This record gives sequence, structure tokens and C-alpha cells, in this order.
Amino acid sequence: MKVTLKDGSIKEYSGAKTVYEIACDISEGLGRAACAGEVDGKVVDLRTQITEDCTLNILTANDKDGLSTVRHTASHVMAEAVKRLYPDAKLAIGPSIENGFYYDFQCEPFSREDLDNIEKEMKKIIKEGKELKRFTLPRNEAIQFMKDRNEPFKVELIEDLPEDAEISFYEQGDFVDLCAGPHLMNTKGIKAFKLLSSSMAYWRGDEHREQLQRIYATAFSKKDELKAYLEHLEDIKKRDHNKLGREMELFTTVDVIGQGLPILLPKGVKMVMKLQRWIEDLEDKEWGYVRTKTPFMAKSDLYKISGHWDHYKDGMFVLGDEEKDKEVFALRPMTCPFQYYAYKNAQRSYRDLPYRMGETSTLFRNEDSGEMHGLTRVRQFTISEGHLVVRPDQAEEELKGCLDLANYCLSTLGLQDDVTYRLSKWDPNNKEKYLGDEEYWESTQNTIREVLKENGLPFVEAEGEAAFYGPKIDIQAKNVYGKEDTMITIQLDCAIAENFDMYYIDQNGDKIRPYIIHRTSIGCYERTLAWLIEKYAGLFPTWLCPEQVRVLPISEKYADYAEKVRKELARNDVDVTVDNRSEKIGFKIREARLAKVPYMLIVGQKEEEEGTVSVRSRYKGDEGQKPLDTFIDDICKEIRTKEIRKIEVQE
RNA sequence: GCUGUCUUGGCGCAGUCGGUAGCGCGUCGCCUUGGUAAGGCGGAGGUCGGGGGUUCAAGUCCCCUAGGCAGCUCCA
Repeated sequence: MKVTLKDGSIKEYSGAKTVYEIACDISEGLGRAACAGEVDGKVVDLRTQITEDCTLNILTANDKDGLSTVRHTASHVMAEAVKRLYPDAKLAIGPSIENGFYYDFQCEPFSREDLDNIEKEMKKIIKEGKELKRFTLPRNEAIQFMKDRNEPFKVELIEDLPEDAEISFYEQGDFVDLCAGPHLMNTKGIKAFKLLSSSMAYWRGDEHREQLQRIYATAFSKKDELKAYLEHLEDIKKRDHNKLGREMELFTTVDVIGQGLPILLPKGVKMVMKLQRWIEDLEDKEWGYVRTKTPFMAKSDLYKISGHWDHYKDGMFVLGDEEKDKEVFALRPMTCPFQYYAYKNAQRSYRDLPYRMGETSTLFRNEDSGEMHGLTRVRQFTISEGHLVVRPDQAEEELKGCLDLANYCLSTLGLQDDVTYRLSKWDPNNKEKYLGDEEYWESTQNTIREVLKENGLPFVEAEGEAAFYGPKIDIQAKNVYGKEDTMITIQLDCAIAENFDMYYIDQNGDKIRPYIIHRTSIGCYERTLAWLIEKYAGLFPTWLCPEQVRVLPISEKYADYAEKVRKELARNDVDVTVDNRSEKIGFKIREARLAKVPYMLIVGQKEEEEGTVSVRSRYKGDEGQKPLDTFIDDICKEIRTKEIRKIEVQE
């Protein structure tokens, strides 16, 4: 038989060979490093016999599938260790995931101490060098096999497989697990692993089913890779906006105020103000928006018309009791219906459309208590909200305009490379959650799809992610831990205008229903701030910094000159402070650095006499003396152009 | 909402077998007026998230509650 290798070369063998044997034949080192094989595109065990012509790729831990083979085997070792220490624990599932693996057990919760013990037991198992072997059973026998071993979850899994299926198992000594594989040949192939945490998970992700204990862990092929990964975990913790944002005094939370209700502190407010002014001016002056200011609450009647009362009541803060009170109010969870009435204030002609309304809008959403997180999931937030009332023939172009605006905002903030685009569709198996019929959803989704295609950027399609009234373009970003959130959303709504009897008068004098585009340009400010904190690790572009310049007089003798410098800068709209404390210059520099201030201006005798400042930037370190005017020109330009300067010195 | 876990001066943390709290940073005062990442000395400040219980005695054990964190679920 002929085996075609990855590099195109061909090996010929007379009889059957295992993948492992072929790997060893190619090179001894490759044999040692091999984790699995890829035969005609399918990942298989190293023990798999090759009997026919095929293409073969030997996978090592440097390959994605090779590394997940290591991790998957490690998850079996972990399961065995748990069974040894806690024989009553029931096995659920244990896959490899993006950065490691986990296994779910039904048992008592694990403490950190338990995890350490399990780790020790795993080391023993690895040292024992157990062979992993695959075998199969017919479905009925497989069910009985797992019943005998008293593993109800495994029985359930097998019962869900087709009647005629051959069920695959892997055994390592006494430990046997239901598993499709592939696996390493021997537990010794696991060189570096670490149990990271434990948590609760539901069987099959269903909150009505059994509660399981999940252990998260990771494994790598080399110890230094594991070490690097653990260091990376530490490092991203430092960028975590929920930690860094508090350290930098951008926001805080207070127990008695409540969950999901952060206080933005002066520095955080400064940043949000800068973003907000920028966005409002941008929409107003360059993108043809008009601005509204609408109430924070309304009678329940409004939400009944909009459909929110039926579709979203649990998510709203309702003021008053429907049975007792004549009028029940609710804090607004969105701005839509308010802006609709701004549109309806006058009769609109087809010439008036598109009518683009923007509002810096504070919203209230009653999230479940466990959902809150830092600035990214809160109960009150402020969004760069907007609704475009458009003629049907304008929908596509206006959607495109919204997408362009969003992309412009993202690239200005340097975030354009960190997002993914998603076409959020309805769930046809859950029709009652949505307005409109199949035809409505097909056509609106097609419109959005066309816009995304024209945009030229890759996107994914996701069922069940639409708003109840229409499909969306969601611009997604991941936080430092890899968790994805929607940053920006642009939604097409051809249904709600009916409920509010919105119309425009066309050329023939007929009343026509417009389409509505719900959109945001930069998302909600709290979430965007969180994103910026994590993206820049607090070292924001200068224009966004709450403190852009700190003047550091060498001694108190130069306080007057420092004040003069401060005033000059402030007059030019630079956010500047003076550090007048009687500390040494080295100390002040250190503190300004830690405060992540982009520019320090050191002023002493020389500077005062010459009318200069000594610039120390976080970008280049000591930049030497400059005339004050020159520095002001430079920084004003940097701020005006929203430049993202590269940091060249080591932080 | 579910499960686990944590909650000690402004912040970050120590507090072993239960016996009435320590450290660093910060803060305040004094000395120092110093050129590019921490000058020196001294002082103030907490009753241990809140409530209840066990005990002669609780930060330390138990229960309830609020909040933080992780995961799950959810996210118009």
C-alpha cells in the first residue's frame, strides 16, 4: 500500500502498519513526539492499523488535534484519579476544550485541596505508564456494561446513540470510559498538566437536570509551555477591567447600592465624556443624525404596544403593582418606542427619510443576580442609541451606513482587528418567541446577509440570536478571558412600525410603513470602557486618558512655573495636573508611571529659565527638553487626530 | 436564578489548636528642596460585611442575609 505524507512524499509498505510504526519509520523523533494520526482527514489513534492507500499526517502536540489528544487523554487520567479517590463519583463527560480540558462528575464539591490530591493521584497514574486500548461493544452490551459499572450518565449517553452503533470504549488498566477517541497510546505521554479550578455545571447544560462538579484543567506537551500558559493566565488577570478599572479608580461598586450598579469615578467619567462627546458630534455633524432626549420611564401601555411587555417583562424594572395601582410604570430597557414617538411628532414625507435619530440613552435591565460582571453586564448603562426610520428601498444602504459608522468608531479606537461579525438569526424551532412569519425572517435576514457580504468582512451566522422583532448584525469582541460579548448591534426591524402606526407619505400621497433600523455606533459606554481597559491594559490612547499630562516640579521652588505650564495646557484643553508634593523627582515619576499618565513634564531651574519642559513619555521614555509651545502643539495634534502612539519603551 | 468560594483599617494581605487583631502601601505631621521608577523620622486609623447562635471566651465553629469572584444558565 502507498501512504502519502504531508510533504507529498510517498511511503510504500508491504503489510499493515500502525500509524505509530509509520511515524517511527519516518523518524525516531517523530515517533516519540507523535500524539495521533490524521488519515484522509480523520484523526485516529496511533495504534490504528493502516491497510490501504491513504494520506497520512502525523500529529504532534504542536498540532491542534494532537494537543487535544494529549488533553483528552489527560481528562481520562483525571477521571481515573477521581474514581480512585472518590469511588462513589459518577462520570459524566470530559472533553478537551480550547485551552485545556475538563471532566464533569456527580459527587461532592471539590476544594482546592481535593484538586491538589487529584493532581498527585494523576501523577501516579501517569508514572504507572498505563496503556490506553480501544475496544467496541454492540449497543445493548455497552449499555449493560455501563449499568454494571453503575455509571448512569454513560448509560444515558449510549442510549442516545443509534441502535446499530458499535460503541467505542477506551481502557487504561481498570479504568474504562465511553469515548470515541483518539487517545495517546500511554499515559506517560502526558508531560505537563495542571488542575485549574472546579465549578458546578448541569448535566447536558440543562438547569433542570443533575448538578455536576466540573474540574477545569490544562495540559501541554512540555513543562515550559505549561509554565508560559500559567504565566499568561496571571498576566491577563492584570488586564481584567474589573480589577484594573478599580485599581485605576475608573469605577467602583458599593454593596448597599446593589449589584450591577457601578459608580463611575471621576477618571472613568472623564473617559466616558470624551467618548460621548466624540460620538455625539460625529453622528450629528458627519452622519446626518438628529438628537433626542427621551424619558427614562413610561407607562406599561407603551411597552404593551412595543411588545416588550409580552416578550421582555422579566427583564424590566416595573414600578408599581398591576393589581393595586391605576398606573404601572417601567424603567426603559431600550429607547425604541420613545424615539418612534419623536418620529411621529410630525407627518413625514418620503423626502424626509431616512430620518436618523441618535440619543445618549441610559437604560435599565433587570439582569439575574448571577449575571452581573464589572462594567460589562450591569443593570443600568448608557448606550449610543439610535433608530433610523427608512423607506424599504433605503434599508440596505442605511444598514451599510450604520456598519460603516460602527467600523469607523472601532478603527478610531484601534479595536477593529479584535472583533468578529455575526448575523444573528431567529430560531425557526422557537417561533413563538418572535414576531412575524418565516417569510419575514427569510427576507430580512437576506437583506442583512447582503450588507455583510458587501462589507467584505468575514461573518458567522447564528440561529436564535435575533431580537424578537428582527435579525441583527452583531459585532462581537472577546474579553481577556476569551468570553464573547456583543459590543455593537445593528438591527433591521420591518415589523414594529405597524404596532406604532408609523408611516410616511410617498410620491402618490399614500401612507407607507417605513422600516426601522435599531443601531448603536460604539455600543454602551460602560462596556466599551471595559473593553478599552483590557485592550490597552490601562495605557489608553492619549486623547482618551483622564489625565493626559502630569507636571512634576523638581522642588517646591518651581511650583509657580509648574502652575504656569499647567494653565497653558489646560487652556488648550489638555487634561493636566501638577504633582506639588515635596517628594523627590524619582518618586513622582514612579507614581506618574503607575498612574499610566502618558506625558510627564519635569520642570526645574533649567526649564523655568528657558521656558521649556523636559518631556518623559510612556511611549519613548525620556524625550529631552522641548519649548513648552512645541510640546503643546505636539500633544494637541495627537489628541485632535486621536492618534494611537506605539509604546516603544518597556513598561 | 443555580452551585461553589470569598468578605479583616482607604487599598493589598497575615492571623497556627477558638482566648478580646498584625504587616505593606496609602494617609497625616515633621525633617529634607532633591534632576528621571520608592529619602528619613513620627502619628492617626480596624472589633474583623450585616444579623443570629454555640461557648466561660469567636475574626477563628454553626445558621441566615448582603456583596465580590468563578462556573452554569441567561442576555430584547
